[in-house]
Amino acid sequence: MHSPAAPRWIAHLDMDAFYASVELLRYPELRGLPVVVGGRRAHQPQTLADGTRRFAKLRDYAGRGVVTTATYAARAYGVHSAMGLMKAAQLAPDAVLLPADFDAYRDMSRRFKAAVAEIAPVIEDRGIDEIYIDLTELPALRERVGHDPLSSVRALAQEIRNNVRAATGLTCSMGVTPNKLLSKIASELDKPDGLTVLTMAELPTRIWPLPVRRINGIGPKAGAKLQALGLRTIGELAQCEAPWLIERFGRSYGQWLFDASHGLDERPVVTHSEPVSISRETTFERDLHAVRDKAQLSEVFTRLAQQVAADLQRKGYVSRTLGIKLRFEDFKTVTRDLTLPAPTGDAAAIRRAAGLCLKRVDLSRRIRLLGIRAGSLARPNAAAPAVRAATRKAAPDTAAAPAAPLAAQSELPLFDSPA
DNA sequence: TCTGGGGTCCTAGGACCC
DNA sequence: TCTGGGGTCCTAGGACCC
Repeated sequence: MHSPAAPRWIAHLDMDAFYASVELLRYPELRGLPVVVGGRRAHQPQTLADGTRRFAKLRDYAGRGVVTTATYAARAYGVHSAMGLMKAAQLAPDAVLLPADFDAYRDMSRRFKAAVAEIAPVIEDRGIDEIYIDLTELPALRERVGHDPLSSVRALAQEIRNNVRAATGLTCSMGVTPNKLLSKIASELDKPDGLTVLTMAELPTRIWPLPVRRINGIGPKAGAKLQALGLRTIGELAQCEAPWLIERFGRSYGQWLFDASHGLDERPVVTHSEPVSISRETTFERDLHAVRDKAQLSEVFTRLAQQVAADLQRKGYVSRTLGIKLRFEDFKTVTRDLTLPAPTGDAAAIRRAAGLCLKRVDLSRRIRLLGIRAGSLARPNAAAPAVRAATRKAAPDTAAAPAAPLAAQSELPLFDSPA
């Protein structure tokens, strides 16, 4: 098909402070100010009689919300994504707080992706505000063989960024390298509104000095473990022998660490994918007790089941494995799931299955979060996969649930299932 | 001042089958 | 009776990402 060494040009495009930037289009008077998007409603801007707008301040917020996005002006105070709003308020009390408007962000997401697709159609979705793009086969690059490839790549990437800007009024940052791993790192090297093109030859000078945590896939745990081993930078990681890493991180992850530190990544740009699971969850404003707050819990539980059912219906799936997730007051999280004999998309059936899962959880601690998940997704009209029922241990049938033995495991009353 | 909501992938043990 | 190895499915937890 192609020579094994055929180099690719892969771009990673990341919208700058996406949610906050969309809000700044709507409220241009906030430009340059510290602005944070997050929290749970109740702080919509008010338009006064003279047409000016009043915005909520971070200092006025009370509750369990987190920062979804902060403008660069807010980041200057140390505020960043996933930080609790109460903590952010300590750092930047005068920052403006806006509620998230996901419909607006999704709409803008479609617009920027369409703008990219006009120029480069091989796109992998990585969420609402970022994508990978395979530029390798584009005529703009192929037809310039013999010219300076780097300047062609740069011109093409710039054209894509310009088109995004024209279509949305928003800036993005881009990295272009031979693979996804390096492009993801490169797109952050000149943020916001930057473009970084790298070849393998620049690995030692541009990538190796960076901290290991810049690698997508090295999170808090692996980062801490590497630090404890005295490995701070990607270059230090690259000096390790593969067997040494494998000994400490396991066969798969250890080998991956080795490859990543050497800038090696063969993953293709995947233009289509099917969902694996669909879930809904909610964190309560105060922790709820299984007995004292039973009515409220039961109501929420039913609503989550209805939401999951509606999501399944809207996206055209049915699910055979239903599960629950609980987070307790001490932040410990447990999950339980149950595979049904046949898939379902029905809210009542989902609620029943989730109720059976709930009976397997010790509910003596107070509950912070409750969620329902649907996995093993299938299209509803597709032929059911052959069930080897005769040879397989039967899963509990939700219609006639064997609730008694399961319920017996718990001494506590449970949220009641509706009949 | 405790830490959202939506996901994916991996590991590991036990059940069960051939 | 004892001892197997390979494969799939199910379940629970955890790391990680946007």
